Amino acid sequence: MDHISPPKSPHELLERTHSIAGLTLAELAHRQQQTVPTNLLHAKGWVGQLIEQSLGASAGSRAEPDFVELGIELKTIPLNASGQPKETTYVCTVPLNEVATSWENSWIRQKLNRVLWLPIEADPDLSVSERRIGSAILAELTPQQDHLLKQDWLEHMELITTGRINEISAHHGAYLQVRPKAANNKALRNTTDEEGQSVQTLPRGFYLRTNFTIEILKQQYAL
DNA sequence: AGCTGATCATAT
DNA sequence: ATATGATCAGCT
Repeated sequence: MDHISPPKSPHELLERTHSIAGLTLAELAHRQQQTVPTNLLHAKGWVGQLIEQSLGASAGSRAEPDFVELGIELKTIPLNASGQPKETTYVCTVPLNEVATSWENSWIRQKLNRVLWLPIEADPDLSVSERRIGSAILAELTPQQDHLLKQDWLEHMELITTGRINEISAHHGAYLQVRPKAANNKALRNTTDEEGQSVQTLPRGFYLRTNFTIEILKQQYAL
């Protein structure tokens, strides 16, 4: 894989996004000396990682923003044939064994505060190779978005910190969901139940519903 | 057709 | 082992 130094400023980062906008994944993969998988079944994170490399993201799989020095997180948005988000967006792991923190100090808010969103064609009728990269959107959380996400987060954390995480389903949360995030449903982690006993539960992640990412796209384009 | 629960690969 | 990058695929 090619190593590119991290961008030194948001401006430089945006210039790099301009240089890849409109390329097909095959074209970008060739630049990065990568081979394109025939499908994403066994390469679910391939597109995101290709983009990370191309833009000089440095955090690897560490729990840090992708562009550490700039405090910017990178998220691809897979688009269906209508140009709408096809999937929810994974944000970060749900903390199962941490002392309660505020929304303002939470890891999820730090990540979402400044995000470089990069729409990518993902219509299943297009081969992975021919899918095109869109125009990036560098967005800060608006006060309204911050408030809405905080409400969801508070509801989730109330159940999580009182040992009732198993009562949470993906139906909860208007914009922010809690869903399984694991190798499979046998991969369990320790946590504490309502009576304070140590029990095992499925690891979970925070995900943004598509109704949130639709709004991000609307800020940029008139959908 | 959309959504929820399950799953796959890789880095550290 | 647990974080990251996500999409898959069966159910409603």
